[in-house]
Amino acid sequence: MFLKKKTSQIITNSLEIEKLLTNNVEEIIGVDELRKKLLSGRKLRIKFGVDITRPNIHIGHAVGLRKLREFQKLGHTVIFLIGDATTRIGDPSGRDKTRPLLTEKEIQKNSKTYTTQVEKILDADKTEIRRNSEWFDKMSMFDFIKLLTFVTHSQIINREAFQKRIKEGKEIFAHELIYPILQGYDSVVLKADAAVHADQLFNEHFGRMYQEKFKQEPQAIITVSMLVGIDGKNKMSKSLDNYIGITDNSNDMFGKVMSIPDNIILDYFRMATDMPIYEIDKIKTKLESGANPKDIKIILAKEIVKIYYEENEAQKAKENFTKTFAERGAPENIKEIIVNKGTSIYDAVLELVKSKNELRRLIGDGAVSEVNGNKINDIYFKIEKDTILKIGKRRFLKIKIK
RNA sequence: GCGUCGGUGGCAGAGUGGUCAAAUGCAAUUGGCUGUAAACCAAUCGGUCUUGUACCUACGGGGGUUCAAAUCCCUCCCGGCGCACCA
Repeated sequence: MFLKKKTSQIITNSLEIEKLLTNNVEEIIGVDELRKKLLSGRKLRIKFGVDITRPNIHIGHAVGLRKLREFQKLGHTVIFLIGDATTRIGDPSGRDKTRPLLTEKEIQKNSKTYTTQVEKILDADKTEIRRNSEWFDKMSMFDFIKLLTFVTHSQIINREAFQKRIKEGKEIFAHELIYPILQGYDSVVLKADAAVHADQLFNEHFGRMYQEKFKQEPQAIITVSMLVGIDGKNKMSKSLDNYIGITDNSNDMFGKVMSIPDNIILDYFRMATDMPIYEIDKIKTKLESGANPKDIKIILAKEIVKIYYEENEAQKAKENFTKTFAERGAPENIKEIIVNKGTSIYDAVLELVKSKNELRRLIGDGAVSEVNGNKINDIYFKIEKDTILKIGKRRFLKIKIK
């Protein structure tokens, strides 16, 4: 008699596994154990925790998400952990300031937008979405204190961010100290085989430690590469405003990619697109042999937009970009207003500028022109006919006479 | 509670009675150069208009001294650090 066993296929192709373990990976703690597990054919549980302080995911986060997607392609389960309980505390990682506490409402709102965004990348059938309030809300004081007994003071304050603050005489609040403990315990509850992260090494180490205390095999810790922001200097982050959000519209996304400095083009190909390595190598050769980086960036921008939007959307974004910037024309879909004949430019354009003073300055700078090329130097300019006004490179307004 | 230091523009951080709408750096905006960039150079970067060494608003809040206050005084609020009280 045959038992029809319903197991989803686990792929154990060692070539694929090595790719998984190396592409865009900085470091893996426990790599040998992880490799064994991957080869064993068992379905693994890969944890990925997010703090939901910021409601938007950017393509830097997506490096981790796309690594998770690779695990899913091999048949493994991703546990997308929304840290709604821990978000109330705020992760001190890489922070030299205490985070502001979020309200319950903000957390709820943010966690909702997260799940829809994540679905853009992950395979929903192989994703478990969990919240750590599930267990932390129910945890008794007694159990919590028990968790605390596993770690010492020095284990906690050892972390760089805290040491830095101590040195600088800055405050450390008690609630910040317990953050790694909670995050560590998440791994126990979720029985994680591995955790993917970008800047949570310290916290994930607590996961390993707690799993051992609870007689589990410690999770592997996969540190994915950190994507540099579009300023080319700092890591991509919302607070530095150097990010490309995965919900940015296709035109913005395209334009932001185009604005990155040349020296990070290849990093973006490797970390933010699905392009195979041998293709990226070809691009590298092209760049080295003097291809115009602008053209390469156009390829890059299209590749990135393609991940989050339909292919033709990427093409449209490209055309829009060329029209607006390369040919200095007006993009499609710009705001339109209807005014009386003879309306002064002040009243017409007010919504594009912060104040009339600003507009005066801009006119003085020669920043304001009609799209047909006529530069406006007169601050008392009156609108006499239908036109399209342009301020700087990216502010446009279509004006119609009533 | 006591002591002490502090609260300045998006951020960091000067300024201790007039020359302060407030140095400097970062960020931002605009122009130039370009490849759309980056880098670089230059200008701008509270508001209003009649563009004037004009007026209004602004250096945690309120009050005061003064011809004149970010700057001095009083008071309140907030924060750090140290010490202690209570327990």
